[in-house]
Order: sequence, then structure tokens, then C-alpha cells
Amino acid sequence: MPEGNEIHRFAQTHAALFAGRKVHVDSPNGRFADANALDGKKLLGVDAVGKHLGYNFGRDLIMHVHLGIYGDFRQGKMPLPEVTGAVRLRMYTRTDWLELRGGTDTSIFSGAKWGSLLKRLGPDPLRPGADPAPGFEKIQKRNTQIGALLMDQSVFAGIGNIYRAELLFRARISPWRPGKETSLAELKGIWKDAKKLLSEGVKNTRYVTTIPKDRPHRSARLVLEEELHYVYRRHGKPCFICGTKIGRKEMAGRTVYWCPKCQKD
DNA sequence: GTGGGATGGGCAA
DNA sequence: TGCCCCTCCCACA
Repeated sequence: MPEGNEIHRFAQTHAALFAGRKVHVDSPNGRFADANALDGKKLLGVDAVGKHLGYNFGRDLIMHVHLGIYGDFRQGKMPLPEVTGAVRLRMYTRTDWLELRGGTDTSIFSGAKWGSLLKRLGPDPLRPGADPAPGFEKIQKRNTQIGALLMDQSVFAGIGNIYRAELLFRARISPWRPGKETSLAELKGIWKDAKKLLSEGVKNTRYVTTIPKDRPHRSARLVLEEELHYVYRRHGKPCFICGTKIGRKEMAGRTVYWCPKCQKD
């Protein structure tokens, strides 16, 4: 389900529960065949980069998890709950358990493979000190629409469909504008905003991207479900700023949402 | 009950 | 660009 913010939150909570401990690992549905190789080993730490998780069990023994659209974790206190549905992975100690289902990839990476993954990914706004310049350069070189480029994990890592749509609305930039037609100031603004929104999204389980003065009910504390986003999944509804109907269209295989009036081509 | 869509991405072509 | 992976939820019948 998640974008980068949730991945980073998982890394934090899983590290807090299991890092520094010997853990049991198994795969009730058998879809993680290498679970045996990790069972009884000590988890050294959990790393998050973009939408990827790396559970470090030592050199060349990194459990890579990518949740894709479907994947999700559950956790709780022992004893283990009964297995229901397709549980791909369980990790547990005497006190806590963790369960993973769905997901694109659960496999063991060598250090080299993890390294080449990192090389492939663009700067992650949630990694302190990440240098966004290479991402800016890629965007300004290309004719591809900025909306597609923001989804490209080799440009920036961790931004998904919700943040893509909302970052572009907040910057008042149309997703259909070619990357090379965005200014450096605009890109710096998007990066700064991405850092802010995703960090908030690590702490807050809801993806709130609207600000109080733009919301119909204007409450700072309580945000209604239908006022969480400016454009994401709001197609056909009036823009909070100008009242124009929010648009929805396919872009590079994914659905993009935008306000045709507020966001400039 | 059923079908379509969803916060992703790798791959073939 | 389209297909596949293969899970959950919701609108609609």
C-alpha cells in the first residue's frame, strides 16, 4: 500500500521491536523460500531507501522487502495469531510478532545486490542529507512530463501516486508539463515540500496534504476524509481553490489527478 | 457474488 | 506500452 513515508515508518518500528535480537523467521505460505536461512539469526538493523526495506542479518544476508501495491505488515504481542490467508513471512521473538502478506518482492540480497539497488535509486527526501541535485538534472534534461518523472524512482526515491499528485498541485505545476520546462526554483520548491510532506507522513498515518485555510471546514486539528487531498481521487469534484472540476487521466500506466485551472502547463 | 481499481515496479518487446 | 504479480476493498448487481 505504501509510499516512502510508510516504508520509513516500518523500518523504525520494526527496528525498535526486533533489532539487536535473535528472531524466528518463517513463511507460512511458502512464498519466501529462504526464510530458513534467517531463522534464529540476530537482526542487526533495518534500513529504508525509497520504497525498499532491507533487514540486515549480516553481510550478504539482507532480507529485501518491496511491498508493491498489495503488500502490508501487521504486528502484535505474542502469542502468534492463527494464520489466515496468504502470510508470506512471519518474524517473531518471545514478546512480539510481525506478519507480511502480499508484496512484490521478499528475498535475500547480498551486500553487492543491495548496493546496486541503492545506486539505481534517486535521492530520497526522507534520507537526511540527501542531495537532490542529480534528480533536478534528470528532470531538466528530459522532455517527459514532470508527472511521470516524479514517479520515476531513479529521479527521486519514495514518491508515489498520492504525493506525486499533491506535490504538483501544491506547486501549481501541471503534471503534463515537460520536465525540461520546470525551473530550478520550482524543483527546489518541490523537493523541500516533499521532505516536509513525507516526514509528516512518517508520523501521521493519514496522508494529509491540504492546509487548513484551503479546506472547506478549515479545521486545523480535525481533517475530514474528503479533505485530506487537493486532487488525489477527487476527480469530478470541485477544486478547493478555484472550483474547477478536478481531472483524472492515465499517464504512463498510472492515474494522475490534477486541477486543469490551478496547475500551469 | 463479482469485477474493477488501488499508495509499484520489473520485464518483454 | 502492456503484461504480470496476486491482495484487499468497494461499488454494483
